[in-house]
Amino acid sequence: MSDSKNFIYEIIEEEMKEGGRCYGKRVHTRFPPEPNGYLHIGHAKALEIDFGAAEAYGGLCNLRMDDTNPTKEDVEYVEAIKEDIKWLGHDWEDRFFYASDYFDKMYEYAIELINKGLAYVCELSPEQMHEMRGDTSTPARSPYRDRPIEESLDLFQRMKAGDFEDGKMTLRAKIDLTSGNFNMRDPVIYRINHLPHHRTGSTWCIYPMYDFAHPIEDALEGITHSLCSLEFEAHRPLYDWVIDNISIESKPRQIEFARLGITHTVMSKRKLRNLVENNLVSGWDDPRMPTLCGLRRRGYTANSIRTFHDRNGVSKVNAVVDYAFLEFCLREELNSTALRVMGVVHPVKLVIDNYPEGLSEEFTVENNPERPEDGVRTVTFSRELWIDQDDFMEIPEKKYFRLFPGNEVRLKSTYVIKCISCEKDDEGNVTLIHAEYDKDSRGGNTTDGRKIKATIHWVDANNCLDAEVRLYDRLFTVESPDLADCDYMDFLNPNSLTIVSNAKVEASLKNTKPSDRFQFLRVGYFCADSKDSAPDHLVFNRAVSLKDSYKPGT
RNA sequence: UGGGGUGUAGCCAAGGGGUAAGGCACGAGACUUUGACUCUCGCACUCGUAGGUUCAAAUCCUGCCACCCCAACCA
Repeated sequence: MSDSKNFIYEIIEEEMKEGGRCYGKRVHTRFPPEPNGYLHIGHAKALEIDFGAAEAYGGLCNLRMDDTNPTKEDVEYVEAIKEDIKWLGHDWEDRFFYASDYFDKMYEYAIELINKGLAYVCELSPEQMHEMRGDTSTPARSPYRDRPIEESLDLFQRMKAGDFEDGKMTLRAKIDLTSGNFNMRDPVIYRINHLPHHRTGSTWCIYPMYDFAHPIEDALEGITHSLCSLEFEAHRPLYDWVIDNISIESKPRQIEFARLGITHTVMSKRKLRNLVENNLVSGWDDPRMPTLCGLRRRGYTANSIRTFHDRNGVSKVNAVVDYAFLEFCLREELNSTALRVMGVVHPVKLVIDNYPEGLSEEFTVENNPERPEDGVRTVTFSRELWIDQDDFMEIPEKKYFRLFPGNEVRLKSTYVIKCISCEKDDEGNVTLIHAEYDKDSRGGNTTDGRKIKATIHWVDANNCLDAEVRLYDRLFTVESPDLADCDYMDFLNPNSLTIVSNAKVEASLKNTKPSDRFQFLRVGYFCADSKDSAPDHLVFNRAVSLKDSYKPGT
């Protein structure tokens, strides 16, 4: 990686210098999810930036649930969000907060604004307010704008007391009815909502709007840098207005960065929820989902997701990163950490005709050639084996150098075998492959020095385990299902999940525990499913396949 | 339309007056008891575009174009 800093870090460093806004202070950020859905890999970018900035400068990062709208939020998400963040390895220590912790203070600040003549109670209905918002050439209006302070004070207190129905009144900031930035045209800062709140119950029936609440939350917590995504850029003047007009000493600064997208998937909560509710996926944690729980179940490591974001960098360009890059980050980590095992996903029987019937030999195989300290294991070998259908071609294509009649290959760590013939069923499917082994090649090397180009994996048909293997592909067939004019659902990949129920894996996998990860030699990285895998029914999810430079027929 | 942003390779992304880093993807080759990994080489005569300033411009200036966000009593 280059040693250049992203633009946010540059700003932070500049402000920490002598004479800077934050000179002598400790960098303090926050991650403020709304508890209304599951975290996805896009959130992980914000997590990386928020917690990352704190870590990089010896600062702190708070976790804060932004629960200012009881209509949308629910406790069920709070624990899931915390779990995902912990899994990624971020630590908020004892600084876990809720926006609702500050409802009392926010109310007081609202009163302060009214008293200063900077806020007023407006009785316009949503429809009327919309009509009177004005357009680019005409200013907004409200007949209640100049109502006496005492009247607003009284009305606001009665709003809080529950005297009015939802939608009857709002508290508005008195800013600028002519601003080209409509966020400044007397924005609503409090609305009435009689729905019970997941934490404060029915204590409140008025709730602060994000634009009013967020700067206060930040200031109250002593946040120095409030990092958020690009769509809040136009809200920054309002953020600053709130900070400047209430009696609070802390002056956080909001800095915006671009969110992250990934090809072949969708990221909005609405679209993701749609997939779940229409049973197009098995749930929020379906291994095809870009949610953190989905990626985790798929077999992604926390580290690979972090690395992915670190290497993508931070900018203000709306980025859609190639899914292949995420896969690369996973492969890179698992290549050095995952134990190798042999698993045959699409089995076909191979018989070594000249191998003694009833004989069983043991061989040792390295667990990970990238990491010798992981040692070796023992596998058994006998006359009948399972090999992958892909490793045999009755009539080989050009440049195919695996098994075909007359050709020799090495069975990983054991013997060199030569294909003699094959048997087929009525439909032409290969049902059995006949081969002979070179008994002098024990371990895999020939005695006469002839080169064996291919090494294939196998499992002992007399000593192996059945397994279910779930092969995943991208959820959508196009790079940007989001951008298309058509319905993104039209691009759902009908083959995003292939279930193989008759896979064969080596006996050493007997004690596999849920979430264990392996490299199935020459095939890919697999993760025992955290929900469905059991000792008597192994289920492996393919997290990502191995790269394959073989191009059929070329 | 008004306001706010952004344009460097197929995708990310450095570089902010001195002659285009790096990664992914892709292609070629070496090595290989994983067609993996690793290694080598290749991959922008040019930075949205048109002008201008300068000995020198991706970098400074001006105009234009394209795309994204906002115009909720959502966050």
